[in-house]
Amino acid sequence: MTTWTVGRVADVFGVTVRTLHHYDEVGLLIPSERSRAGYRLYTDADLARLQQIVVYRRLELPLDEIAALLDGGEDAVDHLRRQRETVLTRLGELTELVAAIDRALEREMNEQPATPEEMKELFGDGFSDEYEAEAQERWGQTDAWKQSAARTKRYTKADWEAVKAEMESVNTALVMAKRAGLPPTSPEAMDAAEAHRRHIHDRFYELDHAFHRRLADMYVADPRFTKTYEDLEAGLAAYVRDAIHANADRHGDA
Amino acid sequence: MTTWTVGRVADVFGVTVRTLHHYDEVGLLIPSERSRAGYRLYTDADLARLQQIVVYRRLELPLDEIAALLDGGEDAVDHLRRQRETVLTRLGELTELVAAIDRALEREMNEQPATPEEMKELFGDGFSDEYEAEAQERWGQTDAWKQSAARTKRYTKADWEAVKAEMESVNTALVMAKRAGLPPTSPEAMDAAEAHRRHIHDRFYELDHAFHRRLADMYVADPRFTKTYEDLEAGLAAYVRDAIHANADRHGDA
DNA sequence: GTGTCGCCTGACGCCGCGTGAGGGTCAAGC
DNA sequence: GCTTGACCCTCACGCGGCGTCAGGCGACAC
Repeated sequence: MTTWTVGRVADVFGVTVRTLHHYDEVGLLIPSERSRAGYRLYTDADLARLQQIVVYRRLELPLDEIAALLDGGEDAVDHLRRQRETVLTRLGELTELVAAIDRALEREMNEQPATPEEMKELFGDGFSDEYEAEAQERWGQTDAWKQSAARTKRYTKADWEAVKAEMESVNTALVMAKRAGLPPTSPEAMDAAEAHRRHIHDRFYELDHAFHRRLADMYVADPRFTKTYEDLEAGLAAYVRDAIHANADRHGDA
Repeated sequence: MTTWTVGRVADVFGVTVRTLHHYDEVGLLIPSERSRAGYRLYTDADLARLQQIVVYRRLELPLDEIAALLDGGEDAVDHLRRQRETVLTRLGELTELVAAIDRALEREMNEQPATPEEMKELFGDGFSDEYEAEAQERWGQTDAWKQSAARTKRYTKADWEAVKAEMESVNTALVMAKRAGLPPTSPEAMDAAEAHRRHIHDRFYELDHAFHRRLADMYVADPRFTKTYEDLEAGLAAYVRDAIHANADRHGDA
């Protein structure tokens, strides 16, 4: 039977010597033998155990749980099932993470607002002169801003009142759906979300379902925006976001 | 202007008071004001910054890098791209791991109960004599998923044929729906999506609609998966994802 | 003999907080 | 005006999973 020293084991398994020392210290993997000089000597059985440890570590299981799994003498199927559960959970988290990164990337690349003021400026009640210069500076190059600016420039006071009334009726529909206890996936909530989209689409700039999703995420991500909805009704921001996503799903739009 | 105390901020943002103290200590988020009694007072601007921090933290960026991003105005896009790569790599690894576990599980279920040999095969006692040289050479310099590939090569193909046939019929249904110009929200597409789910559910592991959605997202996010579908038909990956979401919607599953 | 590895055992450091201890502050109710 | 209880403060230690020295011994080639 061959035995292996720390360095070789470390190389083969892609861990560091320190890690092996650590596993020895905490009793997770104690090499079966030692040379006369005190060198750790790993047998094949030790390596098989290490292999399992490495697999579990890749799932980011804490070391003591790994020890429990390996020493507990469990049924192999149970063992596998539990392992699979763990991996799937992690997989879900990572998928979420990718989505989050993508959203962040889109924001960055579109040079979308870093600050809440800008968001409020574009979509909110604002549109006051003092903000306009600054906002245009940062938003000037985006299509959405150009369209919005082009259209709203010609709005009369009456138009603005109509816009405001529309916005309020959309919001009311959302609040009512939520208060009625309807889920964001309900037709009522989705219809309200669709009305929300059409309102922006008609009044400000072209807005498809995909971009609507991004707005929805911002409603929750941006505190100022969140506040707007939360002031209307607690929990409304998240509700609106979910309803918008559900509505976009319904329209088969990525 | 309103200001907020630690506790309220913590509640709203879903972090702990200690975390805010920590961010203050390390200079990541120093509240703009203090009350006479020394209470931390967070302004709206502070909250906006915290919001960004929270987002970046979900991407598991270390605090100093977050600080650099927020303060330095460094290239956030590059940063995010790299982050995305990392996560995708890990996603691929875990996906491969799940596949390996599923294969092992299937063998366990369809054939005999667990024997030490089978465990050995899953986790790879790759250090048995005949295999040793080759394995060492490979394992020494390649990453974990190639290890896995090397080992799964030894799995019997007998079990796979039935599964493969099913899988093909599911895929065929999806391709046909798409070629027929039916939207992902059509009954045909959704039925095919449901068949897809049931196939995995019956053959591999329990799979509800919610998790099916996550798989669907992965089909688009993970290039290896995407390729599988794109090879069958251009645009199929996104189509499948949308069909799966539509199907999950139909089943009222969040 | 003498390099140059690789191995050993401490022991401290790092990150991102959790978790007290010990004590001040604030608003409400009596 | 005094108590109560929720909230806030500042230390300061702990943890997981190692990384990273430091100081010294063992193995092997020349």
